[in-house]
Amino acid sequence: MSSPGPARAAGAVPSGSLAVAVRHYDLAATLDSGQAFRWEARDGAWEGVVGRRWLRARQTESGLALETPEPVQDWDWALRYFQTSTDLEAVVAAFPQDEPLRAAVAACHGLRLLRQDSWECLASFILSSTKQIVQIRQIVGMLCQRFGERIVAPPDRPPVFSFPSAERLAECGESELRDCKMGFRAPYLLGSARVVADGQIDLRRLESLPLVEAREELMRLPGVGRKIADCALLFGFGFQEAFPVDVWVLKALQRLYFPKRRADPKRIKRFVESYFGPRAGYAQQYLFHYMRTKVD
DNA sequence: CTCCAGGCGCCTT
DNA sequence: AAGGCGCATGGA
Repeated sequence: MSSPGPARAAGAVPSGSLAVAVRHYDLAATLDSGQAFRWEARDGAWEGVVGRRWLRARQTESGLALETPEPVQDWDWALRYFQTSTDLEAVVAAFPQDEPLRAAVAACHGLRLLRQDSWECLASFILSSTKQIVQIRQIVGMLCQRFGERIVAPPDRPPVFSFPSAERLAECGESELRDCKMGFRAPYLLGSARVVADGQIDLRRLESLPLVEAREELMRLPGVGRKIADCALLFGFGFQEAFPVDVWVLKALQRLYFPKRRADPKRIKRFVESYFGPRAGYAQQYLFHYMRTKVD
């Protein structure tokens, strides 16, 4: 994990920058693969918000370069978010050895999964249903701007806000949320925020449950069905075997694994249950990104 | 203009 | 249990 240069001492001496040595990490693909919605490309780097910190991330020869507007003592939050300790070659080696995955891995080398804040991730995906990724980003951006808290950013940037807590959203009116252009999803987000804020469900407890039970818990929330639960479990709770099946992945599975047969979502979802193994979620992300950016 | 987007909940059979 | 449909909004 260590790298030459001043940043090596970042654990001891507070610094506004950190060089992380990591191989096989395609930052652009990772941040632009529909798992997180608050990153923007600017001047060859990516700017976004992780928790309550503004962050700039850049790909370097040896890995990633991270920058914050204020000195940081402990960078664990960022390393956790970017999952730089994950051995990607081991992940890919655990995939089924088949031609579709081989092609997807070859075409999307360095694509990674992030580990996001669980509430932010869950709430963002509640807002994702029948929306294109660009629109999800717009809605999430508006939500942060109106209900998030101001956080420290470089002086030449417009104001930046954190993702609003469940407690903050729970006190909103439905019409306030609708003003963020989320349409029929507003009562879902509001209802889920209230359940979380009331403590009727403890998100921190979920990651210690078996996948099936954690999923069952999340699906008690309004607006959270199987697909959205699996996205949150994979991107926000660390369940690497979760495999969300959306229209893109369904299309990929049909075309790559069942090319001759007619579309049969039922059968395909049964196939998914047993085929992809302990790193199924990673396989899903490769198929999703491959289908979305490389096929047709 | 029409079609559809990282779905879900509810109402019918 | 399984299938159909409405839902807001805005790109393509």
